[in-house]
Order: sequence, then structure tokens, then C-alpha cells
Amino acid sequence: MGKSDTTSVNRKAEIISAAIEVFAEIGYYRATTAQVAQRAKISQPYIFRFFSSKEALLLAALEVSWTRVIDSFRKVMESSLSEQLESDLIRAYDEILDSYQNEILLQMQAQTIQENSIREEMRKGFEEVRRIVLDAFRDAGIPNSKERTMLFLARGMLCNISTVLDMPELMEK
Amino acid sequence: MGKSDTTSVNRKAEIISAAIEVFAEIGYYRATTAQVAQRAKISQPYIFRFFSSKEALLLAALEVSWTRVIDSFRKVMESSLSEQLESDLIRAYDEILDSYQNEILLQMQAQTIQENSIREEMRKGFEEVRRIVLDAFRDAGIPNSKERTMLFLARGMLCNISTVLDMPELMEK
DNA sequence: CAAGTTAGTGATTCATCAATTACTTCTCTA
DNA sequence: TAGAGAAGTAATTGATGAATCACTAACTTG
Repeated sequence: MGKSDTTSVNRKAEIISAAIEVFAEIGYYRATTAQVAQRAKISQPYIFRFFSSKEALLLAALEVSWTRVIDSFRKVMESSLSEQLESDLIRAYDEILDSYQNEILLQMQAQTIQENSIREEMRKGFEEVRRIVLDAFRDAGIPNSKERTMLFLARGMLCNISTVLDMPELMEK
Repeated sequence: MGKSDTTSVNRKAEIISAAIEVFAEIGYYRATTAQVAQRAKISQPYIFRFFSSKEALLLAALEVSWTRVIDSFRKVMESSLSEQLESDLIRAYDEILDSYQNEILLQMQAQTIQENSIREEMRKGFEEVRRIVLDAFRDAGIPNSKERTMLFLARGMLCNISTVLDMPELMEK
């Protein structure tokens, strides 16, 4: 079976999905590869045919989660009118938080992990999201786009916390 | 030695300080009580004379970190003029981030920990900080104080991330 | 159909860790 | 100065977990 066959690609994606769930629910360091395997309905050692280590699996899971946000924002940017750009971006992020909470929870965990490969992936993700939002605001002719971008990201981060701690009052206006 | 003697109180505080450092640097779940003990220059089992479990130690560390923020904000509230209230609060928080980064890093970790006692401590901390800021904004006659409070907290959360990931550009205006 | 390749697992290894136990050493003070 | 309590540790325990190894079964292709 080569890289081009879809079987192994699906298996890999299944393992990543299971890992996102288990890591988010239990915490990356506390979660065991056996738990991930159980969720993916495979044996524990089989994970290591696809990922060289538990950390490599986390990295793959983070990539998926950042791609989710970035693709979603890009899509908004392409289709949204200038006047409703920001509200469309907010809506897009709310939908991600609703449908893929685990991926955001995993990102939040990864914010404080010190391993270099993880930190770099997180920096890359944040930087790319910031770039997209800033360019979109500028294209839309929004004044003070840098500050508006910062505030957009800031509200997003508080929204994460409000969601995972189940404290809706934190976002009240 | 009773509870009123300062020796044991100091030891307890020393252990908490060591735990804040080690948990922040290494991650709560990955850090070992032996590492905390080494940092505190005591033996590993001695920790359990003061804390019934590793989790109880984390809880104590979180209490310290929230008290730091709350006391600091209360002090600002008492002494600050209305016009500079928000900038004084920002300055106070910046100083905490500068001098006690590890405590903030620990709070960030705890945001995603699912244990009930930890979640409750985090909710309590956030709720109390929000209360203080909101009351202060209202007292100062700031309009839209609820939204302003939300934005203040939001910027704080982004500032945390910007600091721990060493990405100053995230806070650029 | 034979021989290679892919998919997958059970058992094991080696290291690590939270927590307990049982012990020693130090410090007052009656 | 005896001895009671406080401060502290070494050694152990019992469990757990990432990663490896050795193996089997099922496909596929010349």
C-alpha cells in the first residue's frame, strides 16, 4: 500500500479524529495512546505505524484544527461584502466553536505546551489567522485595521474561554 | 507545631511557589511531585504532609495566582482616578505578566483541565475579576461598562497568549 | 499458486510516578 | 537530661504508559 492509496489515509485521519476527541476531553499529557486507539477502534501499537510518537500525533491534530479555522476564514473573505465582513468572520468562528469545540480545546491546551515543534505550529497558526483577518479588514477599507484585528482576535480568545468554562456572562455586552 | 506557627506556613508557601514554577515550565500533568520537591529543596514525600494530593497542590497554586490578580486590581480601584482607571488596570496586569508569568501560564493550563474542583476555582477567579472590573468601570462612570469590561478581559486573554508564545505582533495596534 | 506486501494484534519491556510506610534527627522544655 | 513532639527522609509499592517486538491473517500480482 502506497501513500496514494486511500485506505491508509483514511486510517490516519480516523486516528487523528480520535486523538482530537480524547486529547481534548482528557488532556494531552494525561490521555493515553491506548485510549486514542480504543476510540479509533484499533490496537494501541498500530498508532505507531502512522505516527512516530504521541507528540507527532498531537502535531497532526493541531494542523487539522488550524486548517479548519484558516479555510473557514478564507472562504468568508472570498464571499463576504465589506460591510458585513467582521460579523461574517464572527459567525464563521462561532460555527467552528459549535461544531468543532474539541479542536479549539486542543489549541487552548497547546498554547501552554513548551515543546518546540508544538510552539512553532501554534505560532504559525496564529500568525496565519492574523494575516488573513488583517488583509481582509484592509481590503474592506476598515480603518485602524491593525487595532480592529487585535480586538477581533482578543474577543475570539475570550470566547474560547467563555465556551470551555461554560461562562456565557464573560461575553455579555 | 500547630497551624499558628509560621514555620509550616512558610514551608507550605515555599512548596506552592516551587509548584507554580515547575507546573508552569513543564505542564501540570507531565510535571512530577519529585521535581516540585527538588525545586523546594525538600524530599518528595514531604509534599504530602502539606497537600493531600498533587491536585490539591495545583488548587492551592491557582488560588495564589488568582489572589495576585484580584488584590492588584482592588488596589488600583481604590487609588485610581476615573479618567485613568482602565489604563491603570492595564498597567497593573502588565506588571503581573512581567513579574509572575508562571502564575498566568498556570491559569492558562487550568483553563482546559476538566477536573471539577479545578474548573470551579477557575470560574470563581474569572467571575471575581469580572465583577471587580465591571464595578470599577461603573463607579468611574464609564459608558457601556459591560462591553468595556468584556473587551478589557478579551485583550487580557490575548495578551497572555502573545506573551507565552512570544508573539508581540498579536497585540500591535 | 507462490511469494511478497499490507493490515493488524498480543505480549512484553522499561521507565516513571503518586502515594505510603517506617524510620531518623532535631528542638524544646519540665 | 529525658523524652515528647516536630521536621524531615529513604525505601518501597502498586500502577500505569509509550514504544517495541514478534507474530498472524488477508490480499495481490506475476
